[in-house]
Amino acid sequence: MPYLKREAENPEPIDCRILTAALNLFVANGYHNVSVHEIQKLGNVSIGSIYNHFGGKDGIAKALYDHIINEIDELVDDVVSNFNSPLKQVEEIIRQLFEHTESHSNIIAFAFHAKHPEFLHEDALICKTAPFIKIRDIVEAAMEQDELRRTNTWVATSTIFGGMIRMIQLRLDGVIEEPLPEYYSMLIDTILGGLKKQETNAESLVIAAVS
Amino acid sequence: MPYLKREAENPEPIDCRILTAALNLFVANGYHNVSVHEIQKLGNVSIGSIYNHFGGKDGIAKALYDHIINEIDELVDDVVSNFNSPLKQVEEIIRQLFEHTESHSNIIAFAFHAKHPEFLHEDALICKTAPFIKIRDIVEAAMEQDELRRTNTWVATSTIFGGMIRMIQLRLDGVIEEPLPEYYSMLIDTILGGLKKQETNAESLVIAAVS
DNA sequence: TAAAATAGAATGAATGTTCATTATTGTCAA
DNA sequence: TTGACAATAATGAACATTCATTCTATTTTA
Repeated sequence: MPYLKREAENPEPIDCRILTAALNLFVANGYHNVSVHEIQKLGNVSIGSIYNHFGGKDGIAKALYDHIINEIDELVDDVVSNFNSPLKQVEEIIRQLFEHTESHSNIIAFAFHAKHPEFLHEDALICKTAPFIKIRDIVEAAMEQDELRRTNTWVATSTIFGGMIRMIQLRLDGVIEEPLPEYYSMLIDTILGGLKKQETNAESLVIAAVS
Repeated sequence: MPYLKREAENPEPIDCRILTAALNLFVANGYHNVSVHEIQKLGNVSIGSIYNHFGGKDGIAKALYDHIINEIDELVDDVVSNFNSPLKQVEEIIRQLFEHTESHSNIIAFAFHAKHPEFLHEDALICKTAPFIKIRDIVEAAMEQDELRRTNTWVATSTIFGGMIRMIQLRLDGVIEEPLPEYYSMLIDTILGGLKKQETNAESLVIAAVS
């Protein structure tokens, strides 16, 4: 029955089917444990199409990487244009990434895969990509505008985003069982506590003591 | 000349040669980009020896993993038996891991490889290993003894050790160019600042203000 | 001299890639 | 609207290579 067959056809374009299948398999099993034939089967496409569209297995990975980094870049840009204070920008980026971890876990899992150089080009380090350079700039701006105590940039960004990344990974690994947004404000207090100026708290105490 | 040949022989036992060669190659290129033949060449051993000692490529990885996790476990035990205060224990563990990152970078790189499940068994998550369970226990003890503000255990450990791990990874990736011990006290202040009780600082300010 | 360890050539299964063939889509003259 | 034709895309069987592993012969050790 050609009619039924036609109706049952997947309307999604081929390249999307390939990327989606590859993303799911890569995240589930790891790049090197996934064969092109598996992607072909899951995506309901032919081997040839994969080579027409992406030139090979590494081409798929490269396209996925670019796509996903771009998505995070847009997220950062969006936050920057909607919040003036660098500190608020940091908080909002973390909030949105926590939400993404729940709603688009595979994208986040692929983005925060720590070992991109093992299957992409040698220095495919996420910290060298546009969005993560922007994030460092935001942290530096926060220090310059005295929203955060001044300290070394690596120390500040590692504390803030290292803590965040760790929680994301624990959540993706199923070690943390509750959705991340539940932990959001707790984490913000903890990672920023050592970076915020103490004056605010201390001053109010001083005022209380003096009066 | 058999004499010269004999003298030139590597005196290190075969299994050590295999593990050392494998560790260096795995860290440099990633498990899946290393062939048994490369390990065999670099270690100056035969294929047969590798299979006699470790049963295969995965056996090497498993042995390495066990060995290295055990080494970190001993480091933690050592710190615990030499320091009474949980807070001091946390600080000392970070200090020693920072030093190890400089002196035994490959061991640290293999240990903190985020994707062990991709080449070991399915739940080879480092956070489920003995030393990292002990580390969580130390953090919880610090909170119970009021050395740290009480908060969720995952939030606390992620902040403390997420920040540390991030710096170690940036250092191993060559992004941070100075030896990590230079950053030690800065990082401690920052990651613990939001977890330490504020009383100490605030109280001294109050005293200063009142007097 | 028996047992254990080492050696490395040979094997075969897995898998990334090619390419000749088929199908689809778009274009334009009749 | 139709039909012819060209260009583009899709297909999948066949290929070539890599690589973990096996196995028998040899050497070393006890």
